[in-house]
Amino acid sequence: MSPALSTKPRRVTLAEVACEAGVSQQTVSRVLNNKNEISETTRQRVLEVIERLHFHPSRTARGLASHKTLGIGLIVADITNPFFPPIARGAEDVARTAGYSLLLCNTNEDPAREADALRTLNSEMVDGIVLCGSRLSPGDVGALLAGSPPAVLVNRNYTGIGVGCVRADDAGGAMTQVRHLLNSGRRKIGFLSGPAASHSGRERVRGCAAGLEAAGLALDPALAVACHPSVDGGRKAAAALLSGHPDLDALYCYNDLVAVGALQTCARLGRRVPEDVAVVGCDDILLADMVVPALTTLRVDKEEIGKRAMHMMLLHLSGASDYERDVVIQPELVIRASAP
Amino acid sequence: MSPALSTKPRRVTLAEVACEAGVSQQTVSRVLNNKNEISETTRQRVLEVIERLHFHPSRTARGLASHKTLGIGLIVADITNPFFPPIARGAEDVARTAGYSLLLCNTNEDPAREADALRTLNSEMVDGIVLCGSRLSPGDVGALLAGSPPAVLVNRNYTGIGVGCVRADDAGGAMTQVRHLLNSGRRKIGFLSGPAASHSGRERVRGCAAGLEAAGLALDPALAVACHPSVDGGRKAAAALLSGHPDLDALYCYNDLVAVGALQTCARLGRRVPEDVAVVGCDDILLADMVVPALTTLRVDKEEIGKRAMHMMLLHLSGASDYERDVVIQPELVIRASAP
DNA sequence: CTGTTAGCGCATTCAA
DNA sequence: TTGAATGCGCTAACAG
Repeated sequence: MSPALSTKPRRVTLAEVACEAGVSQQTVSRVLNNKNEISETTRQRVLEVIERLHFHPSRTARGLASHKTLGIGLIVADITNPFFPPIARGAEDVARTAGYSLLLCNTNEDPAREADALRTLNSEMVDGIVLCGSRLSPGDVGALLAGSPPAVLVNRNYTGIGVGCVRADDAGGAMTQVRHLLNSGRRKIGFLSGPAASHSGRERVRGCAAGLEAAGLALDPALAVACHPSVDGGRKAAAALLSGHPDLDALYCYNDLVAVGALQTCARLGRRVPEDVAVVGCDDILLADMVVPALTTLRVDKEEIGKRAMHMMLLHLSGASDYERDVVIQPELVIRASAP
Repeated sequence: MSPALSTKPRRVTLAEVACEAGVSQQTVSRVLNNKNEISETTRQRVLEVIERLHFHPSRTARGLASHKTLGIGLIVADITNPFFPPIARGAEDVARTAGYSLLLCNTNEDPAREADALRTLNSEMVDGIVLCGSRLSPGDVGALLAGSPPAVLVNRNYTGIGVGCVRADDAGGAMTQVRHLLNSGRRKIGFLSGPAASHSGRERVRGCAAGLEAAGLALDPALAVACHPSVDGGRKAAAALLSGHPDLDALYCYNDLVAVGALQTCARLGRRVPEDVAVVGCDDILLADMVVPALTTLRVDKEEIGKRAMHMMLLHLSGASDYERDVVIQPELVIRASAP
């Protein structure tokens, strides 16, 4: 006996099942794929053999023969950003129900890595792509998506790129928030606008500008600073903004992480929130309700976004073509202590 | 011209590249796989054609021919639990660097779904599995892993199941925390011990018991209640515990989410933290430092766990066998206001 | 309803 | 250093 040479128990193949059941491979294949053109008795017999031999069809072989992988790629800017896990969860739920698996790609907010991820997924590994929080220009996305599997874009406006988009109404939401700030008497608002490359960031700034305009005001570009979408990014941007413009009485933040950073900077600088400075965030992550003061923010149903995006992808893959290609999820203003 | 019948640009194959370059398929394959048994001139010629034809090898075909998928499955209990995203990020980083993709499976804390995920990944879709936060019994895991791709278990003790384990020192960490509570004068500690099926939960309770014993005390089972590893789970468990035992002067919590729930319940019941009740959490998620009072907790390097687990997986896949099979990450006590 | 014949696009033998 | 043959495990297209 050779020691520990555990002969890897070779995989059971469809051919063996067919042989054992006394039918053709095709018949086994039909059972596997739930084709109804088969008699109940043979079906049962085949199923019995499949069970007995512990047969699992190889997805790889199926993929090669059918040109489907049953995999869908999910590209996110950063899975440790609380905005994305619910999206991933929603997307995975829907995908799994339909028999698809989710391939996760993290880009770490790096456009180059995002491009890489897109290219990797292009190697016929997936049937479709859900691209979240892209940091690439529409042009680059379009180019990278040419000849790639179909893609649904999350948080982009639909411009004919990909098979469709699912997004929160960023501009509308931001407008609502600015209106709220103005209604509560704020007049000089600073904007921590997030990654310059973020489409939703730009949309939000656009919404803010529209909100100001509606009140006869204008957005001063000097009061808008880009930042990394993290607590630390918020800390730094708030510090820069408040030191340059001590008379700001409100801070609009790209997301809740940034807003938390802004809160911390306000505390450090001795600015009371909301008395001196009101702070609003976006997304309504778990954290938003637990910091002090609790954040006024925009509640976005992130899991729903993930579900809708995946659902659109599956619709497309199933050959449908009469679906809504620009799904917009309406966020909801949640008023808490940071901006009452 | 038929309208919009966009002839799907058929994939370029290795055969075409070979033909175009005037070499055999084998030669192209060699270039693709960086075999060095090839002349520099042919290599360049082939590379040029690959470039020109935008050739991407099909992973599916490669997989079928080579019995490798270059995919690794990551099973997590809940990606929206802040404990897991850093693990996923670390694991994905390491995997991608080695050319592997990550297949994400969410089990939603459901053992049945976990078993399903394991079976799905068994369909030769992945070369390996990283199983995090399992809610299955060791026996079930062992059974499901039999005949499946190799697996690394995260947060389990190594018992010969799978190719190895990576885990935080749960028992040791819990002991440290209990010692800290005792040192600060606490004598009656309640335990919110997390999911009954969680291995790390049981380990932590074990560590707590050991910590008490070292001080000549015993863990009263009536003071340990299981709970869902979420804020809401913590709220409920704390309410149950505090109402039944009003004299508790400390709460040990399974993780930081549970601890936050406990804080909320304390606030609701008018128990001051830490004056009346000290609260300690575990994991040191972002939230821990931002709630009021800030949580005393155990810092666990989650990204490192993900990296180490994936690294072990890759080592195994590369044929190595002389690696450490039971990697233990030491957590660090972080003392904050909730239990000074 | 069932079987037969062909591949899917590559890597893995060999042999030259 | 290169090439030819063979097959991975399954589905597709056609027969019967």
